[in-house]
Amino acid sequence: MATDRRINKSKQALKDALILRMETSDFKKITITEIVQHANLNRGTFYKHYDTKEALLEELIDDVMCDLIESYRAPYLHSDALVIKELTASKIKIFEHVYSYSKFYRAIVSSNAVPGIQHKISDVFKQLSRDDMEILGTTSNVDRDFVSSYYAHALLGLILEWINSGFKYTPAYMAEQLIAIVTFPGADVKLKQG
Amino acid sequence: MATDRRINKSKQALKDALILRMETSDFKKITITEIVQHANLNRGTFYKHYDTKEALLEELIDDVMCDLIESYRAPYLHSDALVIKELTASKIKIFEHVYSYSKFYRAIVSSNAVPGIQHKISDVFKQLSRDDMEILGTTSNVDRDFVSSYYAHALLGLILEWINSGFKYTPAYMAEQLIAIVTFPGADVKLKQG
DNA sequence: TCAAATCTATTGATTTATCAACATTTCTAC
DNA sequence: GTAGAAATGTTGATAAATCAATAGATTTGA
Repeated sequence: MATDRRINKSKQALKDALILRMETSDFKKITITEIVQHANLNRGTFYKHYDTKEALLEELIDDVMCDLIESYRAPYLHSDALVIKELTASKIKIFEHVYSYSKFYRAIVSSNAVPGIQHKISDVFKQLSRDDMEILGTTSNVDRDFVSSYYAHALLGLILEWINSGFKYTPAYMAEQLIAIVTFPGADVKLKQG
Repeated sequence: MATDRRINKSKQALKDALILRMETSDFKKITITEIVQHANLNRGTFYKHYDTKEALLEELIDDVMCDLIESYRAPYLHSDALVIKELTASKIKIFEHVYSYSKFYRAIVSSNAVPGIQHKISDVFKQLSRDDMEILGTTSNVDRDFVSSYYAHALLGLILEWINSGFKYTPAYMAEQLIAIVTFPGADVKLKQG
């Protein structure tokens, strides 16, 4: 049996309320009273699940990171290997993910509530990138950590730029941009040579 | 103390789920199982509040009608009399109301689940219109029932046309249209004379 | 037509959320 | 600095929602 419905609902309501408040207010200034008011829950319910608002935020971040990983892996869920050339924009779900959590990302990235959040996101990307290479079975002598870190931060950069633009482009457009950058013939090599 | 939060939340979830299902499915074919699944509630919770899905629909309609009445009265909540000339488009909240319940109206009007729903809506308008006349203290010899019925059905007609258009105009535009029609100088008289 | 699947309606033990009250602690304004 | 207000953290009795298991009624498709 999964966790009780009421628990999930209550926790989700608290997380939604936290995101809502973080849109306009600094995390440090948000009170638990505020959160439960917006979540339409009794204060006792908060304390039944969390000790502090920091614990709530931590779990919220975990949730988003899990969904992020799921979205990243979505294109090749039913295939053994990821073939870059066959990767179409429609298959890239990661921008859809960011867009669906746009309020969260906008708040969390601009906030100083979680100092290492960008590092955390890029770490997730890095690990995902490494997993890709395991699947592909790269045999070259290039250090995998360099490659994964390179692509992880590149993707993060693209997303940060998108966030800072106020999400004025569609997820589909962002996916097209990513494809265009990655598949631009010999771009990497030329840069390395020059 | 007001009603328990959980009751309101559960009832609202059931109503939302019903509207959601009515968008694509015929009311008669909707099962209680479907409703509770979409509402993310246990079946027992449904039966704690309602006997049948008809009872749920009935209460949903009541809710919407209450909000409708509130919206209609919003423009002159803090004034003793309604002065047509001062009735600006922005003050007319009724189209905002319909728009906010657009899914409900679209489903309920096109559905045959509630045969008398249009009649019910026009009755609400009629009563509201009558209340207006009480406030205005009309002394003419025109039968109030005629006048109120006239305006009630006129407004309903406007809204039905809007619904059938698939809500392709904004509430503000609809309000402007209503103002334009009502304030068109001598329109009524000329029609009656012709 | 008949069997399988689905839906309905109800049940009781259990878990969860609620409310309101409380004593502390922390802000805030004067 | 201090009084008043607001937030915190905890509590226990109560009410609501949950789950899972029923048995019976309907629907469905082969």
